[in-house]
Amino acid sequence: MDRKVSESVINRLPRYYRYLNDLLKNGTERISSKELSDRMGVTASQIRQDLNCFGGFGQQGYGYNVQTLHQEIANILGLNNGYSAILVGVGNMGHAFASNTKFETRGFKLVGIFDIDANKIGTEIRGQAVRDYSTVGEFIQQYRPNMAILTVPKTAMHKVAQDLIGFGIKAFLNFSYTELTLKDDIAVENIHLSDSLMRLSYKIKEKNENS
Amino acid sequence: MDRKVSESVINRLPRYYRYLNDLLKNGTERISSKELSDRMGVTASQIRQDLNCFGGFGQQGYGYNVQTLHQEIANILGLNNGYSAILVGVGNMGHAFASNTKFETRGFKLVGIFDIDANKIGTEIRGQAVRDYSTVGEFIQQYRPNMAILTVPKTAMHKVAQDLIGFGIKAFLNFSYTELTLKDDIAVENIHLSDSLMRLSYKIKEKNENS
DNA sequence: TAGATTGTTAATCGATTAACAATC
DNA sequence: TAGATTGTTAATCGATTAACAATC
Repeated sequence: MDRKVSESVINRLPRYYRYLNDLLKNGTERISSKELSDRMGVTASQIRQDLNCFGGFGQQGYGYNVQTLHQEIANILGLNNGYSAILVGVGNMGHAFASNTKFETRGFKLVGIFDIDANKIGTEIRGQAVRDYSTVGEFIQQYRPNMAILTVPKTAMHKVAQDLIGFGIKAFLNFSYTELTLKDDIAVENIHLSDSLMRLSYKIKEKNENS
Repeated sequence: MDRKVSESVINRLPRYYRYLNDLLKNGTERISSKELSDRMGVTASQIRQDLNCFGGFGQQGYGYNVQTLHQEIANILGLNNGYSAILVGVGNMGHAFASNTKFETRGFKLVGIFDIDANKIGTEIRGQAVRDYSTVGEFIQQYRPNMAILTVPKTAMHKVAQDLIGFGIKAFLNFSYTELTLKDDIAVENIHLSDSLMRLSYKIKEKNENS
Protein backbone atom coordinates (compact mmCIF):
# COMPACT_ATOMS: atom_id res chain seq x y z
CA MET A 1 0.00 0.00 0.00
CA ASP A 2 2.76 2.44 1.00
CA ARG A 3 5.35 1.97 -1.73
CA LYS A 4 4.92 0.69 -5.26
CA VAL A 5 4.99 -3.09 -5.29
CA SER A 6 7.17 -4.51 -8.04
CA GLU A 7 5.70 -6.16 -11.12
CA SER A 8 7.51 -9.42 -10.33
CA VAL A 9 5.78 -9.68 -6.98
CA ILE A 10 2.34 -8.96 -8.43
CA ASN A 11 2.85 -11.54 -11.14
CA ARG A 12 3.49 -14.18 -8.49
CA LEU A 13 0.39 -13.44 -6.41
CA PRO A 14 -2.08 -15.47 -8.50
CA ARG A 15 0.19 -18.46 -8.20
CA TYR A 16 0.30 -18.17 -4.41
CA TYR A 17 -3.45 -17.86 -4.47
CA ARG A 18 -3.81 -21.08 -6.45
CA TYR A 19 -1.55 -23.04 -4.15
CA LEU A 20 -3.35 -21.77 -1.07
CA ASN A 21 -6.63 -22.64 -2.70
CA ASP A 22 -5.46 -26.22 -3.11
CA LEU A 23 -4.21 -26.37 0.49
CA LEU A 24 -7.53 -25.02 1.67
CA LYS A 25 -9.39 -27.74 -0.23
CA ASN A 26 -7.01 -30.31 1.30
CA GLY A 27 -8.03 -29.11 4.70
CA THR A 28 -4.48 -28.00 5.58
CA GLU A 29 -4.69 -25.53 8.44
CA ARG A 30 -1.25 -23.98 8.63
CA ILE A 31 1.81 -23.81 6.44
CA SER A 32 5.32 -22.44 6.87
CA SER A 33 7.10 -20.47 4.18
CA LYS A 34 9.59 -23.34 4.03
CA GLU A 35 6.95 -25.96 3.35
CA LEU A 36 5.16 -23.83 0.76
CA SER A 37 8.45 -23.03 -0.92
CA ASP A 38 9.19 -26.74 -1.29
CA ARG A 39 5.86 -27.34 -2.98
CA MET A 40 6.12 -24.36 -5.27
CA GLY A 41 9.76 -24.69 -6.17
CA VAL A 42 10.76 -21.22 -4.96
CA THR A 43 12.73 -20.01 -1.93
CA ALA A 44 11.10 -19.48 1.44
CA SER A 45 12.82 -16.12 1.55
CA GLN A 46 11.04 -15.00 -1.57
CA ILE A 47 7.65 -15.99 -0.22
CA ARG A 48 8.22 -14.06 3.01
CA GLN A 49 9.55 -11.03 1.13
CA ASP A 50 6.64 -11.06 -1.28
CA LEU A 51 3.98 -11.33 1.40
CA ASN A 52 5.59 -8.64 3.52
CA CYS A 53 5.03 -6.13 0.74
CA PHE A 54 1.43 -6.20 1.85
CA GLY A 55 1.68 -6.85 5.56
CA GLY A 56 2.74 -9.38 8.15
CA PHE A 57 0.30 -12.21 7.73
CA GLY A 58 2.32 -14.83 9.55
CA GLN A 59 3.21 -15.60 13.11
CA GLN A 60 6.68 -16.42 14.41
CA GLY A 61 7.12 -20.03 15.40
CA TYR A 62 3.83 -21.01 13.72
CA GLY A 63 3.88 -20.02 10.08
CA TYR A 64 0.80 -18.91 8.18
CA ASN A 65 -2.81 -19.83 8.69
CA VAL A 66 -3.93 -21.12 5.30
CA GLN A 67 -7.44 -19.76 5.43
CA THR A 68 -6.35 -16.32 6.59
CA LEU A 69 -3.57 -16.03 4.05
CA HIS A 70 -5.84 -17.23 1.26
CA GLN A 71 -8.34 -14.58 2.21
CA GLU A 72 -5.70 -11.86 2.48
CA ILE A 73 -4.35 -12.61 -0.98
CA ALA A 74 -7.88 -12.60 -2.36
CA ASN A 75 -8.26 -9.14 -0.85
CA ILE A 76 -4.97 -7.93 -2.26
CA LEU A 77 -6.00 -9.15 -5.72
CA GLY A 78 -9.44 -7.61 -5.35
CA LEU A 79 -11.20 -10.94 -5.81
CA ASN A 80 -13.79 -10.04 -3.19
CA ASN A 81 -14.82 -6.87 -4.93
CA GLY A 82 -17.27 -8.59 -7.25
CA TYR A 83 -15.80 -7.07 -10.37
CA SER A 84 -17.99 -7.43 -13.44
CA ALA A 85 -17.01 -7.97 -17.05
CA ILE A 86 -18.43 -7.80 -20.51
CA LEU A 87 -17.13 -9.94 -23.33
CA VAL A 88 -16.94 -8.73 -26.91
CA GLY A 89 -16.57 -11.13 -29.82
CA VAL A 90 -18.21 -14.55 -29.85
CA GLY A 91 -15.71 -16.40 -32.02
CA ASN A 92 -14.28 -19.72 -30.91
CA MET A 93 -12.21 -18.12 -28.22
CA GLY A 94 -14.96 -15.83 -26.99
CA HIS A 95 -17.35 -18.73 -26.82
CA ALA A 96 -14.88 -20.85 -24.89
CA PHE A 97 -14.14 -18.08 -22.45
CA ALA A 98 -17.80 -17.20 -21.87
CA SER A 99 -18.63 -20.87 -21.32
CA ASN A 100 -15.95 -21.24 -18.68
CA THR A 101 -17.43 -21.30 -15.22
CA LYS A 102 -14.08 -20.65 -13.59
CA PHE A 103 -14.66 -16.90 -13.41
CA GLU A 104 -17.55 -17.08 -11.16
CA THR A 105 -15.61 -19.28 -8.77
CA ARG A 106 -12.97 -16.55 -8.75
CA GLY A 107 -15.46 -13.86 -7.86
CA PHE A 108 -15.95 -12.30 -11.26
CA LYS A 109 -19.32 -11.74 -12.91
CA LEU A 110 -19.84 -11.90 -16.66
CA VAL A 111 -22.70 -9.48 -17.14
CA GLY A 112 -22.90 -9.07 -20.90
CA ILE A 113 -21.83 -10.80 -24.12
CA PHE A 114 -21.67 -8.88 -27.40
CA ASP A 115 -21.14 -9.50 -31.10
CA ILE A 116 -21.93 -7.77 -34.39
CA ASP A 117 -22.96 -10.90 -36.25
CA ALA A 118 -26.76 -11.11 -36.64
CA ASN A 119 -26.51 -14.90 -36.66
CA LYS A 120 -24.96 -14.87 -33.21
CA ILE A 121 -27.05 -12.12 -31.62
CA GLY A 122 -29.80 -13.69 -29.54
CA THR A 123 -28.15 -17.10 -29.25
CA GLU A 124 -27.48 -18.16 -25.68
CA ILE A 125 -24.24 -19.01 -23.89
CA ARG A 126 -24.73 -20.46 -20.44
CA GLY A 127 -28.21 -18.95 -20.26
CA GLN A 128 -27.08 -15.53 -21.36
CA ALA A 129 -28.25 -14.06 -24.68
CA VAL A 130 -25.61 -12.59 -26.98
CA ARG A 131 -26.39 -8.87 -27.38
CA ASP A 132 -26.05 -6.59 -30.36
CA TYR A 133 -22.71 -4.77 -30.21
CA SER A 134 -24.43 -1.56 -31.32
CA THR A 135 -26.11 -1.43 -27.91
CA VAL A 136 -22.90 -1.79 -25.90
CA GLY A 137 -22.64 1.93 -25.05
CA GLU A 138 -26.07 2.03 -23.54
CA PHE A 139 -25.34 -1.17 -21.62
CA ILE A 140 -22.09 0.12 -20.17
CA GLN A 141 -23.67 3.38 -19.09
CA GLN A 142 -26.37 1.45 -17.29
CA TYR A 143 -24.41 -1.40 -15.71
CA ARG A 144 -20.90 0.06 -15.37
CA PRO A 145 -18.89 -3.14 -15.83
CA ASN A 146 -15.34 -3.02 -14.47
CA MET A 147 -13.62 -4.68 -17.39
CA ALA A 148 -13.99 -5.85 -20.97
CA ILE A 149 -12.72 -9.13 -22.38
CA LEU A 150 -11.73 -8.68 -26.01
CA THR A 151 -12.01 -11.83 -28.11
CA VAL A 152 -12.44 -10.00 -31.40
CA PRO A 153 -10.33 -10.47 -34.56
CA LYS A 154 -7.21 -8.35 -34.48
CA THR A 155 -8.53 -6.16 -37.30
CA ALA A 156 -11.42 -5.07 -35.07
CA MET A 157 -9.43 -4.81 -31.87
CA HIS A 158 -8.34 -1.20 -31.91
CA LYS A 159 -11.72 0.17 -32.96
CA VAL A 160 -13.56 -1.84 -30.31
CA ALA A 161 -11.08 -0.80 -27.63
CA GLN A 162 -11.49 2.86 -28.56
CA ASP A 163 -15.28 2.53 -28.56
CA LEU A 164 -15.29 0.96 -25.13
CA ILE A 165 -12.85 3.47 -23.65
CA GLY A 166 -15.17 6.17 -24.95
CA PHE A 167 -17.98 4.53 -23.01
CA GLY A 168 -15.88 4.45 -19.85
CA ILE A 169 -14.24 1.02 -19.75
CA LYS A 170 -10.87 1.22 -17.99
CA ALA A 171 -9.59 -2.36 -18.00
CA PHE A 172 -9.11 -4.93 -20.75
CA LEU A 173 -8.26 -8.57 -21.06
CA ASN A 174 -7.06 -8.82 -24.63
CA PHE A 175 -6.84 -12.10 -26.53
CA SER A 176 -6.12 -10.78 -29.96
CA TYR A 177 -2.78 -11.30 -31.61
CA THR A 178 -1.81 -7.64 -31.65
CA GLU A 179 -0.90 -5.93 -28.44
CA LEU A 180 -3.12 -3.39 -26.87
CA THR A 181 -1.04 -0.60 -25.41
CA LEU A 182 -2.94 2.35 -24.16
CA LYS A 183 -2.76 5.37 -21.97
CA ASP A 184 -1.59 4.98 -18.40
CA ASP A 185 -4.98 5.11 -16.81
CA ILE A 186 -6.20 2.08 -18.77
CA ALA A 187 -5.24 -1.33 -17.40
CA VAL A 188 -4.47 -4.07 -19.91
CA GLU A 189 -3.58 -7.73 -19.71
CA ASN A 190 -2.61 -9.25 -23.04
CA ILE A 191 -2.94 -13.00 -23.55
CA HIS A 192 -1.01 -14.27 -26.53
CA LEU A 193 -1.45 -17.98 -27.01
CA SER A 194 0.94 -18.00 -29.92
CA ASP A 195 3.69 -16.56 -27.72
CA SER A 196 3.37 -19.54 -25.39
CA LEU A 197 3.46 -21.84 -28.36
CA MET A 198 6.62 -20.18 -29.65
CA ARG A 199 8.29 -20.46 -26.24
CA LEU A 200 7.48 -24.14 -26.18
CA SER A 201 8.88 -24.45 -29.68
CA TYR A 202 12.12 -22.85 -28.47
CA LYS A 203 12.34 -25.33 -25.61
CA ILE A 204 11.81 -28.28 -27.94
CA LYS A 205 14.48 -27.05 -30.30
CA GLU A 206 16.91 -26.41 -27.44
CA LYS A 207 16.33 -29.87 -26.05
CA ASN A 208 16.88 -31.54 -29.41
CA GLU A 209 20.14 -29.67 -29.87
CA ASN A 210 21.52 -30.68 -26.49
CA SER A 211 20.98 -34.38 -27.00
CA MET B 1 24.32 -21.35 -28.47
CA ASP B 2 27.52 -21.06 -26.41
CA ARG B 3 26.23 -20.02 -22.99
CA LYS B 4 22.78 -20.48 -21.48
CA VAL B 5 20.46 -17.71 -22.61
CA SER B 6 18.45 -16.24 -19.75
CA GLU B 7 14.75 -16.91 -19.36
CA SER B 8 13.96 -13.19 -19.61
CA VAL B 9 15.53 -13.00 -23.04
CA ILE B 10 13.71 -16.07 -24.31
CA ASN B 11 10.41 -14.74 -23.04
CA ARG B 12 10.89 -11.59 -25.09
CA LEU B 13 11.67 -13.36 -28.36
CA PRO B 14 8.07 -14.05 -29.42
CA ARG B 15 7.27 -10.39 -28.94
CA TYR B 16 10.16 -9.35 -31.19
CA TYR B 17 8.93 -11.87 -33.70
CA ARG B 18 5.45 -10.39 -33.69
CA TYR B 19 6.70 -6.83 -34.19
CA LEU B 20 8.97 -7.90 -37.02
CA ASN B 21 6.10 -9.77 -38.57
CA ASP B 22 4.06 -6.58 -38.60
CA LEU B 23 6.95 -4.57 -40.05
CA LEU B 24 7.41 -7.20 -42.74
CA LYS B 25 3.74 -6.96 -43.68
CA ASN B 26 4.10 -3.17 -43.77
CA GLY B 27 6.85 -3.58 -46.29
CA THR B 28 9.44 -1.95 -43.99
CA GLU B 29 12.89 -2.95 -45.19
CA ARG B 30 15.22 -1.91 -42.41
CA ILE B 31 14.89 -0.88 -38.79
CA SER B 32 17.31 0.38 -36.17
CA SER B 33 17.28 -0.81 -32.58
CA LYS B 34 16.32 2.75 -31.62
CA GLU B 35 13.28 2.82 -33.88
CA LEU B 36 12.11 -0.63 -32.82
CA SER B 37 12.62 0.25 -29.17
CA ASP B 38 10.36 3.28 -29.58
CA ARG B 39 7.59 1.17 -31.05
CA MET B 40 7.90 -1.57 -28.47
CA GLY B 41 8.39 0.61 -25.44
CA VAL B 42 11.70 -0.93 -24.41
CA THR B 43 15.30 0.34 -24.56
CA ALA B 44 17.41 0.05 -27.70
CA SER B 45 20.16 -1.31 -25.48
CA GLN B 46 18.00 -4.21 -24.42
CA ILE B 47 17.12 -5.12 -27.98
CA ARG B 48 20.77 -5.16 -29.02
CA GLN B 49 21.77 -7.14 -25.94
CA ASP B 50 19.01 -9.67 -26.48
CA LEU B 51 19.77 -10.24 -30.15
CA ASN B 52 23.48 -10.55 -29.51
CA CYS B 53 22.85 -13.59 -27.35
CA PHE B 54 22.29 -15.39 -30.63
CA GLY B 55 24.57 -13.58 -33.02
CA GLY B 56 25.25 -10.27 -34.71
CA PHE B 57 22.32 -9.83 -37.06
CA GLY B 58 22.75 -6.10 -37.63
CA GLN B 59 25.13 -3.89 -39.51
CA GLN B 60 26.79 -0.77 -38.13
CA GLY B 61 25.44 2.43 -39.59
CA TYR B 62 22.46 0.64 -41.14
CA GLY B 63 20.52 -1.23 -38.48
CA TYR B 64 18.75 -4.52 -39.07
CA ASN B 65 17.23 -5.87 -42.24
CA VAL B 66 13.65 -6.69 -41.28
CA GLN B 67 13.28 -9.78 -43.42
CA THR B 68 16.60 -11.25 -42.30
CA LEU B 69 16.00 -10.58 -38.62
CA HIS B 70 12.47 -11.97 -38.84
CA GLN B 71 13.86 -15.11 -40.38
CA GLU B 72 16.66 -15.38 -37.83
CA ILE B 73 14.26 -15.14 -34.91
CA ALA B 74 12.01 -17.72 -36.52
CA ASN B 75 15.05 -20.01 -36.67
CA ILE B 76 15.98 -19.32 -33.07
CA LEU B 77 12.44 -20.17 -31.98
CA GLY B 78 12.38 -23.25 -34.15
CA LEU B 79 9.39 -22.05 -36.16
CA ASN B 80 10.81 -23.45 -39.37
CA ASN B 81 11.17 -26.94 -37.98
CA GLY B 82 7.59 -27.91 -38.76
CA TYR B 83 6.85 -29.11 -35.26
CA SER B 84 3.69 -31.15 -34.96
CA ALA B 85 1.17 -31.30 -32.13
CA ILE B 86 -1.67 -33.41 -30.88
CA LEU B 87 -4.48 -31.93 -28.83
CA VAL B 88 -6.20 -33.82 -26.04
CA GLY B 89 -9.57 -32.75 -24.66
CA VAL B 90 -12.27 -31.29 -26.90
CA GLY B 91 -14.01 -29.09 -24.35
CA ASN B 92 -14.74 -25.45 -25.07
CA MET B 93 -11.11 -24.51 -24.83
CA GLY B 94 -9.86 -27.46 -26.84
CA HIS B 95 -12.38 -26.76 -29.53
CA ALA B 96 -11.42 -23.10 -29.68
CA PHE B 97 -7.74 -23.90 -29.84
CA ALA B 98 -8.13 -26.59 -32.50
CA SER B 99 -10.28 -24.24 -34.60
CA ASN B 100 -7.67 -21.54 -34.52
CA THR B 101 -5.80 -21.30 -37.79
CA LYS B 102 -3.03 -19.21 -36.28
CA PHE B 103 -0.83 -22.27 -35.59
CA GLU B 104 -0.41 -23.18 -39.15
CA THR B 105 0.65 -19.64 -39.99
CA ARG B 106 3.28 -20.00 -37.26
CA GLY B 107 4.62 -23.18 -38.76
CA PHE B 108 2.99 -25.70 -36.44
CA LYS B 109 0.96 -28.67 -37.58
CA LEU B 110 -1.97 -30.06 -35.61
CA VAL B 111 -1.88 -33.71 -36.57
CA GLY B 112 -4.34 -35.31 -34.18
CA ILE B 113 -7.28 -34.42 -31.92
CA PHE B 114 -8.34 -36.76 -29.13
CA ASP B 115 -11.13 -37.15 -26.57
CA ILE B 116 -12.68 -39.92 -24.48
CA ASP B 117 -16.29 -38.86 -25.01
CA ALA B 118 -18.06 -41.15 -27.50
CA ASN B 119 -20.30 -38.23 -28.50
CA LYS B 120 -17.29 -36.24 -29.60
CA ILE B 121 -15.26 -38.99 -31.23
CA GLY B 122 -15.76 -38.88 -34.99
CA THR B 123 -17.03 -35.30 -35.09
CA GLU B 124 -14.92 -32.99 -37.21
CA ILE B 125 -13.00 -29.84 -36.34
CA ARG B 126 -11.63 -28.02 -39.35
CA GLY B 127 -11.86 -31.15 -41.42
CA GLN B 128 -10.13 -33.32 -38.84
CA ALA B 129 -11.99 -36.14 -37.10
CA VAL B 130 -11.75 -36.32 -33.31
CA ARG B 131 -10.05 -39.62 -32.45
CA ASP B 132 -10.62 -42.02 -29.60
CA TYR B 133 -8.20 -41.28 -26.77
CA SER B 134 -7.64 -45.01 -26.27
CA THR B 135 -5.78 -45.03 -29.58
CA VAL B 136 -3.42 -42.18 -28.70
CA GLY B 137 -0.45 -44.46 -27.90
CA GLU B 138 -0.59 -46.13 -31.26
CA PHE B 139 -0.93 -42.77 -32.96
CA ILE B 140 2.07 -41.28 -31.19
CA GLN B 141 4.23 -44.27 -31.97
CA GLN B 142 3.33 -43.95 -35.62
CA TYR B 143 3.43 -40.18 -36.14
CA ARG B 144 5.85 -38.99 -33.44
CA PRO B 145 4.30 -35.59 -32.74
CA ASN B 146 6.62 -33.08 -31.05
CA MET B 147 4.17 -31.74 -28.50
CA ALA B 148 0.81 -32.23 -26.85
CA ILE B 149 -1.72 -29.54 -26.08
CA LEU B 150 -3.63 -30.41 -22.92
CA THR B 151 -7.12 -28.95 -22.77
CA VAL B 152 -8.47 -31.57 -20.41
CA PRO B 153 -10.22 -30.94 -17.07
CA LYS B 154 -7.73 -30.56 -14.24
CA THR B 155 -8.86 -33.84 -12.69
CA ALA B 156 -7.68 -35.70 -15.81
CA MET B 157 -4.55 -33.66 -16.35
CA HIS B 158 -1.97 -35.64 -14.42
CA LYS B 159 -3.11 -39.01 -15.70
CA VAL B 160 -3.15 -37.84 -19.32
CA ALA B 161 0.28 -36.24 -18.96
CA GLN B 162 1.71 -39.47 -17.50
CA ASP B 163 0.12 -41.51 -20.28
CA LEU B 164 1.59 -39.30 -22.96
CA ILE B 165 5.04 -39.18 -21.40
CA GLY B 166 4.92 -42.95 -21.36
CA PHE B 167 4.27 -42.87 -25.09
CA GLY B 168 7.20 -40.55 -25.66
CA ILE B 169 5.78 -37.02 -25.65
CA LYS B 170 8.37 -34.57 -24.33
CA ALA B 171 6.63 -31.17 -24.55
CA PHE B 172 3.32 -29.88 -23.26
CA LEU B 173 1.18 -26.80 -23.60
CA ASN B 174 -1.05 -27.03 -20.56
CA PHE B 175 -4.30 -25.09 -20.23
CA SER B 176 -5.64 -26.68 -17.10
CA TYR B 177 -5.90 -24.79 -13.87
CA THR B 178 -3.34 -26.88 -12.01
CA GLU B 179 0.28 -26.56 -12.88
CA LEU B 180 2.13 -29.26 -14.64
CA THR B 181 5.62 -29.57 -13.25
CA LEU B 182 7.60 -32.49 -14.46
CA LYS B 183 11.04 -33.90 -14.79
CA ASP B 184 13.74 -31.77 -16.35
CA ASP B 185 13.72 -33.42 -19.72
CA ILE B 186 10.04 -32.59 -20.28
CA ALA B 187 9.27 -29.07 -21.55
CA VAL B 188 6.11 -27.40 -20.27
CA GLU B 189 4.34 -24.13 -20.91
CA ASN B 190 1.44 -23.48 -18.58
CA ILE B 191 -1.32 -21.11 -19.66
CA HIS B 192 -3.48 -19.94 -16.79
CA LEU B 193 -6.27 -17.67 -17.95
CA SER B 194 -7.43 -17.10 -14.43
CA ASP B 195 -3.99 -15.79 -13.45
CA SER B 196 -4.29 -13.08 -16.09
CA LEU B 197 -7.76 -12.28 -14.86
CA MET B 198 -6.49 -11.96 -11.30
CA ARG B 199 -3.66 -9.67 -12.38
CA LEU B 200 -6.16 -7.48 -14.16
CA SER B 201 -8.29 -7.48 -11.04
CA TYR B 202 -5.30 -6.28 -9.02
CA LYS B 203 -4.71 -3.45 -11.47
CA ILE B 204 -8.33 -2.36 -11.30
CA LYS B 205 -8.28 -2.36 -7.54
CA GLU B 206 -4.99 -0.46 -7.44
CA LYS B 207 -6.32 2.15 -9.84
CA ASN B 208 -9.50 2.66 -7.82
CA GLU B 209 -7.48 3.16 -4.66
CA ASN B 210 -5.21 5.80 -6.15
CA SER B 211 -8.00 8.01 -7.38
C1' DT C 1 10.50 -21.82 28.70
C1' DA C 2 12.63 -23.80 24.35
C1' DG C 3 11.89 -24.42 19.56
C1' DA C 4 10.28 -22.76 15.49
C1' DT C 5 9.55 -19.54 12.14
C1' DT C 6 8.55 -15.04 11.07
C1' DG C 7 9.73 -10.09 9.54
C1' DT C 8 13.47 -7.51 8.03
C1' DT C 9 18.11 -6.01 7.11
C1' DA C 10 22.29 -6.95 4.62
C1' DA C 11 24.81 -9.46 0.86
C1' DT C 12 24.68 -11.39 -3.54
C1' DC C 13 23.44 -12.08 -7.86
C1' DG C 14 21.58 -11.11 -12.35
C1' DA C 15 19.37 -8.16 -15.51
C1' DT C 16 18.98 -3.66 -17.51
C1' DT C 17 20.90 0.53 -19.02
C1' DA C 18 24.59 3.58 -20.43
C1' DA C 19 28.61 4.48 -22.94
C1' DC C 20 31.68 4.13 -26.59
C1' DA C 21 35.00 2.11 -29.69
C1' DA C 22 34.47 -0.56 -33.92
C1' DT C 23 32.84 -0.42 -38.46
C1' DC C 24 29.64 -0.34 -42.24
C1' DT D 1 34.89 10.09 -46.22
C1' DA D 2 31.38 11.42 -42.54
C1' DG D 3 27.35 9.89 -40.20
C1' DA D 4 24.93 6.42 -38.24
C1' DT D 5 24.31 2.55 -35.64
C1' DT D 6 25.94 -1.67 -34.25
C1' DG D 7 28.32 -5.03 -30.89
C1' DT D 8 30.17 -5.13 -26.46
C1' DT D 9 32.13 -3.68 -22.14
C1' DA D 10 31.34 -1.26 -17.89
C1' DA D 11 28.10 0.91 -14.53
C1' DT D 12 23.76 0.87 -12.41
C1' DC D 13 19.86 -0.75 -10.76
C1' DG D 14 16.62 -4.02 -8.92
C1' DA D 15 15.38 -8.50 -7.51
C1' DT D 16 16.60 -12.62 -5.09
C1' DT D 17 18.78 -14.98 -1.45
C1' DA D 18 20.97 -15.37 3.01
C1' DA D 19 21.20 -14.36 7.71
C1' DC D 20 19.56 -13.37 12.08
C1' DA D 21 17.34 -10.83 15.76
C1' DA D 22 12.55 -10.51 17.24
C1' DT D 23 8.84 -13.01 19.02
C1' DC D 24 5.10 -16.24 19.15
